[in-house]
Amino acid sequence: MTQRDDGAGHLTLEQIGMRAGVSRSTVSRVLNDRPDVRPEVRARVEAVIRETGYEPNAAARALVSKRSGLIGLVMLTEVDELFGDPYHAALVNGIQQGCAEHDLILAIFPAVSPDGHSDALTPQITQRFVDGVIVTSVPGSDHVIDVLRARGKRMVVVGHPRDGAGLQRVDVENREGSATATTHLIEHGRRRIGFVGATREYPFGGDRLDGYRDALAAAGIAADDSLVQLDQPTEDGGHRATAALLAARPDAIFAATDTIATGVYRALAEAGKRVPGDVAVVGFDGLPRGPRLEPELTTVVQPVLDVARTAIGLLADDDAEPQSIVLPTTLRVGGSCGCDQR
Amino acid sequence: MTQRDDGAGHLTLEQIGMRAGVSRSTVSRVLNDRPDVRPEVRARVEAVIRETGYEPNAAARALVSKRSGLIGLVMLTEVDELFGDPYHAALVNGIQQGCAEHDLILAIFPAVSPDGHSDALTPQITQRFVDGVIVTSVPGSDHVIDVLRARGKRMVVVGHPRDGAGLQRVDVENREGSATATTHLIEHGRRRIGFVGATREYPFGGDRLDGYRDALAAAGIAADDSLVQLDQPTEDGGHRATAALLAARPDAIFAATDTIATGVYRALAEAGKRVPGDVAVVGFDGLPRGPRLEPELTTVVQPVLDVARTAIGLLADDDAEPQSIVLPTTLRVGGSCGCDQR
DNA sequence: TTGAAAGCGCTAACAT
DNA sequence: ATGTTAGCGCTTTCAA
Repeated sequence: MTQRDDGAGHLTLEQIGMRAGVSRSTVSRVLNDRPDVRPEVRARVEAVIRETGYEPNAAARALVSKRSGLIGLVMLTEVDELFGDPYHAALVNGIQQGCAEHDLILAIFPAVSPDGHSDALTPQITQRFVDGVIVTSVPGSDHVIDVLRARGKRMVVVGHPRDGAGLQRVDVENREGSATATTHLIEHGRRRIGFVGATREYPFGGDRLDGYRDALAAAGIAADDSLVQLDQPTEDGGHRATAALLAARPDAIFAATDTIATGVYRALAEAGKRVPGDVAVVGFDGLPRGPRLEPELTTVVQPVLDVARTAIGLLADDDAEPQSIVLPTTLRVGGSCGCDQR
Repeated sequence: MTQRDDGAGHLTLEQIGMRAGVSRSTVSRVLNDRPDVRPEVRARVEAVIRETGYEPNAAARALVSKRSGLIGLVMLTEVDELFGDPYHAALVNGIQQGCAEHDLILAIFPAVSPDGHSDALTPQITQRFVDGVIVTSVPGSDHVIDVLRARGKRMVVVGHPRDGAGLQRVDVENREGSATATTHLIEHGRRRIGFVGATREYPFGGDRLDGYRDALAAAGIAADDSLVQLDQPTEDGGHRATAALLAARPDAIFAATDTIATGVYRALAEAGKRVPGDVAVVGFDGLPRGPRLEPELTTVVQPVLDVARTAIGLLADDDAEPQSIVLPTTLRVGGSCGCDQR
């Protein structure tokens, strides 16, 4: 009723100024919450703005101020995979929180087209409009990261890219967390500890395997390659890998992700092995929407929300130096590691 | 190696022009594929662009041309729900295809903040930068749609908003499809056909219930309210609703979504009912990443990809009139309706 | 075919 | 405290 659509041609600062009997600059000051405006004038201008439903032209604003207030999340995952992945769900949640804290707006750019064709457009996408981008380190992301870095794009990488030189980077203690998990199993008296992990193209894969090996070495347990199985970090991958692993007669398994652990559970059940009686299991991730297993999975919890918010903080900080911020993980004990039955 | 990062201060058209020995206008023409540039000059300019890695300033471009090439998808769903929902996964896929066809870029705006606080920011988000937005009609979207409509924002609504006046809208034949599904059950000789649907706040809920009733009426079967159960459109919702429905002794169930059907299956199994022997089941959606059931679910397939691409087409067409485009559904026969055993 | 010039709507000195 | 002015980097007439 009040909301008169003023037809074509959006309003400009100048016109708002006219109606309020002030200059364009004053309106701009009001708009940007500058202190140097008489309260009375401010009120008058605000009234006009409200009545007219005026909204500033973002392009003009961005042109002169060199900031758009938009943060881009470049999603280098097939949309189909992306949806349903609890890691990205949590990450997006955290990024949104961070954006809210810094008065930024999040735009997610699906950068892999449905026909699987890759990132050719990505630079175009991200070069435009957004003040900065967050890129998650996933298989195939290295090239995109290189391109964006070469172009000097403001960027924070989440995870562990191949080449982190000169990059703002946020990650979690994958290696340390994995060592903790493995050590935990060792402390329960397990000696034949299997590792079910992701193949090499997954950036976290190597780190988590390294942590596992660190722990074995620290305990003086000889590494046994037949106890290490790599596959896709999916339930099916975990299932396959575990099936292959069983020949090596593990008395415990460290699964590199909780999703993998789901497959581990299934394979163990099929083999008639009980958790944790026959085989203790520890996972990694501890995500809010992650799988719920029975017995409850003991897992290394990574602070995804903090990762996301830290990343936004870095992006929002104009003079943040290139740096790697690595956040600690914590072990969450469930029933799968054998703690319950000491 | 070649990619010299020219340090601070991005290049401008003017500077490219200097280096190529032409004016800014000519560079602009090259950039925009105007025909009136001598091939030789064009080549020279393109070379400079390539060498320098120049990319035009999108804000400046948008300011003068009044188009950004960005399409916004306003996601009024909690991020956590969004991820994992096969409907939105398919929709985003289709939208991306459509964007690619029209040389547009998709940006997804999660408009519900993690703390559940609603859409206050949405107008701000969508008013800025994007040439147009797609809004899916979900619980709570009506207000956002109203606001955007009042502001004259270019928008296409997917689904069935409360008030579609003056809107570009794309939907599927929910009512007709539901009638088809129900009729199919009737043709199999079923008479006590239950409806397990979504509560009223879900825009498709009413339509699918109406279709179910249409079919019963057309067959001269009296409506029986004890055969209608509404709940959340989730597996658990379907499970609850079916449990409640069983007292009415249905010999068939039309589930308003495939996800609901998953819960229907579970409840039937728990009650010792066999599908389709004791109770035939038909679902609705037929999404690529939808649930896989055993026996395979007979379901009404909605063409989500076409919906999405149609929506983008509408958005890209500058002089499209307000209209509702309603796409047909098709029945995909599986083993759950009883066709197999004639 | 090309260049010069105007101007998109805004912010930010600089005056007043 | 407010107005005037000069651009931001681009597209687009309009001349040449």
